[in-house]
Amino acid sequence: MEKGKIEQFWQKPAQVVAPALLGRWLCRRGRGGKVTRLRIIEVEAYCGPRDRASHAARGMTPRTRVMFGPPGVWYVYLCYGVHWMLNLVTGPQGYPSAVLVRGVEGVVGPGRLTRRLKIGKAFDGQACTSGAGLWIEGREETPMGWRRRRGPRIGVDYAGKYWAGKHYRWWLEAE
DNA sequence: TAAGTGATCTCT
DNA sequence: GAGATCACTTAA
Repeated sequence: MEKGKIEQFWQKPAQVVAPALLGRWLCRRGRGGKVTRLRIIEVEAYCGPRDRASHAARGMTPRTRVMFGPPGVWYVYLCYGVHWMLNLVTGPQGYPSAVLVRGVEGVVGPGRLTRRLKIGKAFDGQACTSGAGLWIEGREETPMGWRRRRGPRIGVDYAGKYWAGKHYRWWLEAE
């Protein structure tokens, strides 16, 4: 992703950015500068302070601070004391929203994904750039042999019928 | 199906 | 400080 572009796709609302991430490459620079590129195949959108499924629904806290900041930044937090969750903060600027990266090709599950790519707290608040060692490349795409799906988010029943029922999860399914 | 796990948040 | 909660995974 080029730096300095006037308009980055992640400046749009989370529910626009999320499906636009499908098919792009999640890139991680490992030890020795070796880069791993994995295609993003599952995402969820968390949309603003009114979204009761979002951490931002209860206002800004030390943990959720980066969600309230500029887009194009990683929001990483620990879930259930074990699993790191990887999110990309989206726009509009200052509007707390993010996209959870739930799966890439070959690694399904948000906790497995971060474990595989060695992603932890260190990336929280870091920009999504190659310089940071974790970034996104490529274009939105539905590759041959895959089809696009959409449905409700996972694990957010506590958010109430309205928000839990929102179809804010998008994924690619092998045909 | 349920336990593990520990940071985070909401009460005292 | 204590207690509840939690955007999950694994083993059974």
